Amino acid sequence: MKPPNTLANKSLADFKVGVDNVIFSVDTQLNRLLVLLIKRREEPFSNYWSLPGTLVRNGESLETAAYRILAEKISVNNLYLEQLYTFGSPEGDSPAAAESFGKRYLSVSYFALVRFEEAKLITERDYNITWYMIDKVPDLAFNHGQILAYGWRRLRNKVEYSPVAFEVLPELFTLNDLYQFYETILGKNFSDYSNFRNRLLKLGFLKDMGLKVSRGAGRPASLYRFDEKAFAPFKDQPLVFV
Amino acid sequence: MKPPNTLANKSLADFKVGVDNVIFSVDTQLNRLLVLLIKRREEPFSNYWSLPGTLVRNGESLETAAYRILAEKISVNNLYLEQLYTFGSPEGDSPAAAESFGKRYLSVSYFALVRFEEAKLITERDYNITWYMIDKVPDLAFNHGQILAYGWRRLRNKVEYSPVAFEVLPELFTLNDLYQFYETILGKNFSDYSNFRNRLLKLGFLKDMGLKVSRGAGRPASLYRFDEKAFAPFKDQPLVFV
DNA sequence: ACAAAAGTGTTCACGGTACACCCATGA
DNA sequence: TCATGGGTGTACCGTGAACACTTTTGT
Repeated sequence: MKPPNTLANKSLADFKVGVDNVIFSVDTQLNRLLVLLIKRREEPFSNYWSLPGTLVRNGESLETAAYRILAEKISVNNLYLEQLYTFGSPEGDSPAAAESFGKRYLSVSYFALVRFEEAKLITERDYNITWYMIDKVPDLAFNHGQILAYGWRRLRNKVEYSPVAFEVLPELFTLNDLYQFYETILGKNFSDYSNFRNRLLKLGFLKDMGLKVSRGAGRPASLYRFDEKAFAPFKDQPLVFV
Repeated sequence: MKPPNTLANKSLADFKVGVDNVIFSVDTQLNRLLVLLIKRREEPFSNYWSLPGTLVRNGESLETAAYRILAEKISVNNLYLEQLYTFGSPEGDSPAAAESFGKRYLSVSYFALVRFEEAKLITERDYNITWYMIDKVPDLAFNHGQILAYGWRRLRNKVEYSPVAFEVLPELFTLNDLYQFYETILGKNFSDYSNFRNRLLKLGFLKDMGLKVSRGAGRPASLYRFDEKAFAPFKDQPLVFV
């Protein structure tokens, strides 16, 4: 990043910076991977669905803006958030770009995973807001389809070698809960269930709490907790899960 | 990315956008991993070393700006380039930020790998420019130390599961060249040499050209070519190399 | 003939895969 | 007592790690 060069400044572009979030959640009951979409009520792309986004305000960092979007749309306590990618074609993709001469828009996208069960949607006037099943998402406004695809890929990768799952699962969970979680993100039969069990238990960062929970018929399941300290050696090591 | 909302625009931040490049190259002769640094001659951080960067101009995309930096500093034909991360703390990290009231700077960083042998440095008036050995890099201007660390991590990851090496190695290379390349990036003894050979050859995307090259004493080595088509099945598959 | 570098082969142990099987509970 | 889901055990195969060995050149 260079300091302003007063001589050459004339040709430099001025930007407004937008932040767009790809917010995922996993409905473990119905085995559904969901993404949060908002129906636009303004031109351009009026009546199209879009990713929740905002423009960055004075005194606000990118990440703060990303959290603000979240807070404005849903209320959650448990979440994971990271930066995805920055899109910035010259003279934006929107027809409105022409009228705002010399103003460019740049979009920094973030990827978030939230706990579905506790996420309450905040409905605003003029906005429709919904969890969309990932495989039912329609054409989106702007380049949001591209961003979503990118975020989805990142989610799948992330889940394989990082313990994001535990940021979003309840404190105590059964091994089956965990398996379901991976299954809905990575697809059915991503791994044999019993091998999944054995591998994870052998790694030793899942602590058996000695509690049982019974869900309808069948033998009751043990509840486990994720032990952050015991996981430490597996940081930066590929393919821990799956 | 939202369209301009004329009512609320007052509180929105205006940005200049900088692009900073982490440009790596591998000196296979001396087994050195190098990064391109530039000595600043202006405040702030005058006389500090920094990553090559620029501010984005009107009508220029982020990626174009990244390529422009490269073209201004070195001349290369073979390179790999991808976006790294976007930094954008409010009211920048530089002392100069205060004087430019209301202007914010945002830095989009790119990561590049170029072929060392063909990269010619373009010396400019007022600038010192050098290839620095990665483990000898001094404190850098702004947050460039952080960006470099980030880029270095990305380089190591990238190299393990993607064929970037072949973007930067000569058309024809020996298996030892390839091994050296990985060794200087991932560290000595990242793998047993003969196992490295066997694994890569078994995968079948290295074609033996039937040519031999002799380098001083010892048995002459076969020259290989990277076969892009034969590599296709290994796309999106983790840990092909190493 | 010897050193140096390229290339081949062999052994061993571990870990993933695919199953079959046992256990505890509700209905 | 049967169905349902939880949990354990085992046999096999592939593959990676370690290392010894052979081949071809320069000097």
